[in-house]
Amino acid sequence: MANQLKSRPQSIHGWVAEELGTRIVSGIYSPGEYIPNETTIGEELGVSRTALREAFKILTSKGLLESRPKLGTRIRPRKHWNMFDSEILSWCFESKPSPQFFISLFEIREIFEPAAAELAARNRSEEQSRVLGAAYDAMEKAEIGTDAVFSSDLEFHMAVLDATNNEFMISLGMTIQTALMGLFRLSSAIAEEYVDSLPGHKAVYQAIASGDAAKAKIEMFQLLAKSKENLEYALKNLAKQPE
Amino acid sequence: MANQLKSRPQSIHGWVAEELGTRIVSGIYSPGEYIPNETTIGEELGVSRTALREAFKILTSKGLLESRPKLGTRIRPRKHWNMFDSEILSWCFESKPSPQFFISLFEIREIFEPAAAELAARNRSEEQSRVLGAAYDAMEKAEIGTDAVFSSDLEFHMAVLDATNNEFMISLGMTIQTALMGLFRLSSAIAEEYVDSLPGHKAVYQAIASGDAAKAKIEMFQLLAKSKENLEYALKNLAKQPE
DNA sequence: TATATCCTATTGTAGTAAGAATTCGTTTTT
DNA sequence: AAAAACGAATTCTTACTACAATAGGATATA
Repeated sequence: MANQLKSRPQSIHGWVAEELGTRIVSGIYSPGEYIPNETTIGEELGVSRTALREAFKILTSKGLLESRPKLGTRIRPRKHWNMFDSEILSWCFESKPSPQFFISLFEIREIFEPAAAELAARNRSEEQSRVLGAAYDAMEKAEIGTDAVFSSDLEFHMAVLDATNNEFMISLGMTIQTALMGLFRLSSAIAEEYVDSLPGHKAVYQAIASGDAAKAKIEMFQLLAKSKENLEYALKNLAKQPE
Repeated sequence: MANQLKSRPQSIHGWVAEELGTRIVSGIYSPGEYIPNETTIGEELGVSRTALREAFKILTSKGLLESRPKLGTRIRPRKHWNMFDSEILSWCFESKPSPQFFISLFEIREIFEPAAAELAARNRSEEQSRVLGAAYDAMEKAEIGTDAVFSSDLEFHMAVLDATNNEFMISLGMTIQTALMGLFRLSSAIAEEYVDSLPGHKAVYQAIASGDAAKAKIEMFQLLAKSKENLEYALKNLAKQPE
């Protein structure tokens, strides 16, 4: 009965999946290792085997687990983990990720997001251009200190992805969303940084609206570069003064 | 009892997940629509509620479904679908994807595969460089007409991703694998194309081995460009002579 | 219009039978 | 006598049925 300790109520199997998922990505269980059999771990967590099995299916479908009759259930090698899955990503943020994790994350963002801006500049519809403009306006109007700061920033990035009209990019939106939420909680949004980022966002919007793909790419890249600086600064402080 | 018709034996819930997953991505059920309740659809498919629920959990965790008490279970909007999930991707290939799907797929490949080659050139270890070389040698040695042609090609691309030492890139490996398998089955590997692609692969390998990031990126991009031409040709033939 | 009750579909639990793969013991062959 | 091959037992997952609980919406009543 180690339950009720963590997070929201949600469903039992949801809770179990989160609990085990976090254990796996945080390395408490490591790849190749077999976890206790269904009845044992079911008792440990204080849930029925049915709930446990449903949690197993969730984790299996994300590539974290594999279970075979007689052998039991074990953690799959990391390369099978779907790191673009929102939930896995959020579990990663939960478990004090390594610096390497953040480096990898920004390497990826620097690849995808400028490319997305470039695509958006080429493929956007008039309507999508308008939505992006509205998202930028919301950013300008957002009062410092409110949630609107964060949510409008998020809206903007999502609008860019949506404007690519590429279903893979759009699907990345959810991933980016949890990534940004995780990052946001670390550097907890200094007001100054936010105001500084407005011109960059505007430049991205204008480039996309005017169909200037090359400029859109560059501007988005520079936006990320600043964001990376901020993160590095926040991580340094975090290292000095842990918890 | 509409079962036993499709694919391999695997598990019941695995079969159900595949069946429903295919229905969803192929548009038989569309986003926002509620699917029949658990008992009804369970009877339709001839499986127990337990198996069905486990299948639901799989699909829910991939972002395809959402179910709430009293309301029932419905298809989530496309933007929630995790298009980088291997299984979803393979279901897409199963269900006669639109030309737009292939366009999007290649847009994405052209973004991140050259970027991966670039990263690999910078981050690869000596060992990874050696593995990549071995993968290329295997491609050269593969006898036309055998499975080795395809699997060694795959190995090569996976080795590139692995050499990036970026956990997100590595996780994309599984995605690429199913994408390539899907593409391969369409254009079914003309021997000539394969031989033509060898110099390109060699150039990518050498650029990565020598740490020339810019060249690695360009060479990989050109490799993709050829692959795209081949696909377009194959699709044109497929359109003329369907099935 | 607001509140309360009822209804229905999903959620969670329990018990059990069956299937599958590994391991170990036995038998057979060299 | 030693090694290999076959087979049975063990143990874990898989799958099903049946039942209790919960939660949200809809309807009816005040």
